[in-house]
Amino acid sequence: MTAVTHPIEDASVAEEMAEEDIVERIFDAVVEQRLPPGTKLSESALCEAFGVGRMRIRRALLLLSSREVVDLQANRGAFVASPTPQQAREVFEARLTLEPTIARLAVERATEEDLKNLTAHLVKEHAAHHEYSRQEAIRLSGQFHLLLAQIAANSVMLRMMKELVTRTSLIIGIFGAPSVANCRDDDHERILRAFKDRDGQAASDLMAEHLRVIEGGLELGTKKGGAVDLVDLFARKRRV
Amino acid sequence: MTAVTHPIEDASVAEEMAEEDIVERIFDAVVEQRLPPGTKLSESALCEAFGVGRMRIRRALLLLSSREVVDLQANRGAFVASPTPQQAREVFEARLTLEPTIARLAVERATEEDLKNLTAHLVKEHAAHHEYSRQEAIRLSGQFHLLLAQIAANSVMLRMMKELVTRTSLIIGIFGAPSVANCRDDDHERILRAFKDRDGQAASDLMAEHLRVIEGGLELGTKKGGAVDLVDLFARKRRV
DNA sequence: ATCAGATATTTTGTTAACAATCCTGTCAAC
DNA sequence: GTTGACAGGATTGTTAACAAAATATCTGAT
Repeated sequence: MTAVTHPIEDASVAEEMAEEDIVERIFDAVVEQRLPPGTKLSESALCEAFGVGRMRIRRALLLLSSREVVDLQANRGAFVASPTPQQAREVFEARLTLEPTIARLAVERATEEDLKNLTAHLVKEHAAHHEYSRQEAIRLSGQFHLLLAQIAANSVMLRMMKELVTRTSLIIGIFGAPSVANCRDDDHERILRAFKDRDGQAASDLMAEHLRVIEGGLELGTKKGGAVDLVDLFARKRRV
Repeated sequence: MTAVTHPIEDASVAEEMAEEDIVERIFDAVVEQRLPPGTKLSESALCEAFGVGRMRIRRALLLLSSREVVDLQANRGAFVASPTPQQAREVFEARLTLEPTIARLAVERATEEDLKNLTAHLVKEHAAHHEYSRQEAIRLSGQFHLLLAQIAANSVMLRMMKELVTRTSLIIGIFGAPSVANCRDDDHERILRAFKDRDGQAASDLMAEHLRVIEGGLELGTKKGGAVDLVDLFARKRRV
């Protein structure tokens, strides 16, 4: 079907997506691990996917690369980033610096409605886990952390967190042990408990512990995704 | 005069500046307060200034706007950002979240050479203050904080700090009491003392205190720069 | 059959022309 | 004299053609 049949119907197609929305959509796809590290993001494919001109796509890719979610290689194109172990450590160090404070601020500033939203969110998270809908579970896990940043009401740190949560999804995709999920929602529930108790210090401590657990579940010695190290792969026998 | 006289001379002009460099240059100009808030950044002027095509400039402006250093208004152009009091508070809250930890990490990771560089830096800062070379003093003040982030060796947080330091310069330009400088270098020297003592906790505490002093010196009730509120300006008599 | 080199195709990067919007200065009407 | 509309100019936004680079394909020789 053609996109433009009747002018009125254009409203449903949202009259052309802004690059901001495109960035958001790609962020989401990366968070949900539907775009694994190293995936080629060709301009033409994205143009078709989003139904916009090349300029919009190029601007979106530039923004994504400035957030280090996309690797922009000259004359070669754009690829979903493949964080190195070093970058992974840096991302977690940044999160451990930001998020405990964010959690504390969020507790201090949360309204009754915020608490309701958090509770409702955890119900959804729980459901997704039990239904084994992996993508939805992953998405909601990340969303929980963003929800806290939103409640903390600091747009600067919220923006930082969007980048860090997205990159964390890539990191877990590469270095996460297969069995390990993104976040155990038990931890999230404990944090919610701290919110209901209005205990900022507890929220801060729980968040720090939560992040350490996640980082501890990574295997930062081995690299799985991205460019496979063929030397390492064929040097020794398979060990499984 | 024309830019291209002899091909050989092009080498001195650095064979076209990358947008990354342009962003850096504009960042610097904003930090040094040579580009006050609200300044129009017209594409043609920037093309001439940097000797590059319009595309490079537009990409640079997009990156700058994604860091909230430039305000990109549709069909109107790019302007140096004019942070609101709310944004100012958010920037300082983010810095108070990041920088004490950065200071602590920097102390833990500083090599002997880092200590030398820091010492040399403070000498330069001191000199600039005494010579009343305001721009240089401001630039070095900001640079000190970036130096710490560099020593902390976390590229994620370093990038965040570049944005925050730059925006802080805008904030001080708008809300800073005229007499107040960006940073009193006494504070910086105390922090260096903590480095030499290898006292991470002290560095962290001093940094937090330092930032609080700076924020305390702002007048977040009054707006000076950017778009002057004419209604507010002419509604009452001048009160000076 | 495999590999090297050359050609063709695809994809990205750049430039330039075109379209649309906004700002400014002028002129007419009230 | 002030207000409003209008036109000219300037600036930004978009599109499309073009150039350059990289990848893929094909041929031919060992």
